[in-house]
Amino acid sequence: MNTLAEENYLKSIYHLSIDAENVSTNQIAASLNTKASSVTDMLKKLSDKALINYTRYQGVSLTPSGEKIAVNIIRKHRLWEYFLVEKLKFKWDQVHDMAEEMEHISSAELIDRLDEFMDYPQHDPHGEPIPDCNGRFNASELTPISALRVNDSGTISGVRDHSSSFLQYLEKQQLTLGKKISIMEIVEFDHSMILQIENKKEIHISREAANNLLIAL
Amino acid sequence: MNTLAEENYLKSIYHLSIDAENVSTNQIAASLNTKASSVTDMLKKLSDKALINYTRYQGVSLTPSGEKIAVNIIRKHRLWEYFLVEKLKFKWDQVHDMAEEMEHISSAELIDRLDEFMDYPQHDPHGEPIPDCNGRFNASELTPISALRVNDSGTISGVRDHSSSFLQYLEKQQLTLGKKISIMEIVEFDHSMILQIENKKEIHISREAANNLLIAL
DNA sequence: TAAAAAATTTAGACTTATCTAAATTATGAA
DNA sequence: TTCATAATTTAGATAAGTCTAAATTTTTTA
Ligand SMILES: [Mn+2]
Ligand SMILES: [Mn+2]
Ligand SMILES: [Mn+2]
Ligand SMILES: [Mn+2]
Repeated sequence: MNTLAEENYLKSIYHLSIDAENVSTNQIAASLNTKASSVTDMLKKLSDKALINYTRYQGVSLTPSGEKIAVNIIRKHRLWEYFLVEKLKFKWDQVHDMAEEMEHISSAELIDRLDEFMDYPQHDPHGEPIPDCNGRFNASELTPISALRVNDSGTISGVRDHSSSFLQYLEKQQLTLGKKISIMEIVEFDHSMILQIENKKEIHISREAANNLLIAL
Repeated sequence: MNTLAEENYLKSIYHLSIDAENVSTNQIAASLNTKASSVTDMLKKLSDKALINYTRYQGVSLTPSGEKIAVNIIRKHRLWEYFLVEKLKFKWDQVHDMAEEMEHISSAELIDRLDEFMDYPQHDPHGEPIPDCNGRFNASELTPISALRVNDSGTISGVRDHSSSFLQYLEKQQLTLGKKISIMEIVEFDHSMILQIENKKEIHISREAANNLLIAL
């Protein structure tokens, strides 16, 4: 149906669309580690296929059919990540790159049966919601820790950065999904934060880390 | 490491090598549904990479490193087929095309954990042996039914043709793996055969079908 | 509001994998 | 052993996806 490159562009545009109405050529180029001129070429092709709305110099958005394809790829990505962690016992920091390959396996029946086999999980190992076979999912209402105030508390429920360096760091600090934390102190100088985990250990995390740790209040 | 096209050529050469020492350009072209000229181009590339032994007009064979890659792809193909049948409850005639895609997922650790998850199966849903993580497997000593004589008997243990039309036909006739059959009669005119399944039902199969049904004596 | 700077697109080239048509080499039947 | 045929390779094109460098458009800044 669509090539691997086309699928990756659609997925990238989808993710970038969360922050902004229209996505720019340079944003896509950065997210796919490619050059702006390559992006322009692909945008023309996707536009011809009616998968994106594109006018020169104005950035792009997904059409309904483009969005449908993107959500389906994300469904596959997250279900395979769940499979790798829950069934094959990989750590949450090991699965993203494998899922980047597996999300392109085309069979819809395969992914629906995988979903059933795992009993319809709602969230992937990084706390992201898994779309159902109709592409529906609850947009998670999570807040970055950096938005909290002293004495606020909540449960760690997601991460924004999926890099294995960040996830391994969280693992080592015991900042894993499901842990309850509260804010003890916010350092004014650099906006770093001191948290208490499950009413026990206190740890100190950078503003950068706090921006990428998501919490349900 | 190697492209998808390269992997498919290596796998094809491996399978064709079972019948003959050297594999011809036309054989490869037929098995991959491509043209002889395309094959020649690829043979040069694989030869440059030292994955095949190739001299113009003389056909090819795999080098040890080419064979290692081919066996690994076959390992992945058969393990994924087993997964699809045993875990996701697909029928044996539905899984081959999906496995053609999945066999190219690159992670070695993924496939080793999948192997462990399924408790190291020895045979795929079509009776083919599954290579272990070192590429070792028992070359199955199966005989096509067409080589049997009247009153011979054995257990159905494999198929040569993996097309879904053949497998669905077998399913309908209850000629599935593990069934015990004996030869009642061989029709001299067209070499078709009358079999008895599990000492009960008698059925009549063509020479063509008999050639593609394998048995352990 | 006119440069300057940044973003984007176009032009032209390259790689991989494929094709058709033509040329070359091998094979086997007379 | 020769020549017709079959098999294989080469030559030249094409499509997808990418790149660099140059041109164009938009945005920002002064
Ligand atoms: Mn991921
Ligand atoms: Mn994830
Ligand atoms: Mn198969
Ligand atoms: Mn098989």
